[in-house]
Amino acid sequence: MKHTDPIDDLRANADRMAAILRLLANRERLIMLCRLSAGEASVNELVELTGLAQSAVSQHLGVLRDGGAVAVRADAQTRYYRIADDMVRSIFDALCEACGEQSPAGTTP
Amino acid sequence: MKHTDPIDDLRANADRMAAILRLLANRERLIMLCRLSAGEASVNELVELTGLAQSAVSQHLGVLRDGGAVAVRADAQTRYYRIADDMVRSIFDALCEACGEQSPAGTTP
DNA sequence: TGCGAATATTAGATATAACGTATATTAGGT
DNA sequence: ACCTAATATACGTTATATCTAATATTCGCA
Repeated sequence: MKHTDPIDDLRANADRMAAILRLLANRERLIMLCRLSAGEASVNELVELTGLAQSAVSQHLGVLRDGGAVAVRADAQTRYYRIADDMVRSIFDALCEACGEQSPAGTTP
Repeated sequence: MKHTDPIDDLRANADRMAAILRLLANRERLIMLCRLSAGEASVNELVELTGLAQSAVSQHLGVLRDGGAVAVRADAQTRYYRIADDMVRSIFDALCEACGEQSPAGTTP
């Protein structure tokens, strides 16, 4: 077996993490994922939710698909997207938690 | 007091989160933060750790500083950086956990 | 087969990111 | 005052991201 240099190892890990974080590091995609964290949604629903052009949403979904973050299910013309990566899901959850733990100016008594 | 539209609220939250995630969504910065999560480090140490040019490291630190993720302390010519944002720290910790929970092909018996 | 609805893809414009090279700043020592 | 070490900034280049407008695909239906 191969001995991995600890720095190369760190680098490889950081690389994978950075790739996942890039998927999340966008307002519109976060909004979409927020909706998808509650279950499947059609493209149309995401278009209405975000207020973006259909093309833009489709491209964002393409980014998430390419990154393995989401998967699709087709029902006739409609395509239902869902979160398909455990890492993405857990990071997103952690994000939501961290978000909730924030003191919105006046929470600390 | 102001009534905030739930969608605007979501948008605002997503925006802040995306901004933080952008800070983390880079291999070199993740490596630096990994080091900083263990305590202060000088610029020079981060240069050696990452293998980047000094200028590049300084610019990355500038990004993190502008985003409020890190803060500096000066001791003579040397500047010691540290993580200065609780949200960043907790997201990074969550990231490390999620990273550890991964099965590197053969963990599930 | 021809049409409309839902979605994807392509092309092009603009913005932002990341890096290297070169230069500026700032503190300590001689 | 001068020199060096440690760090920051400016600038130019190349790559990547995101959006709009236009076009293509795919499915179900008359």
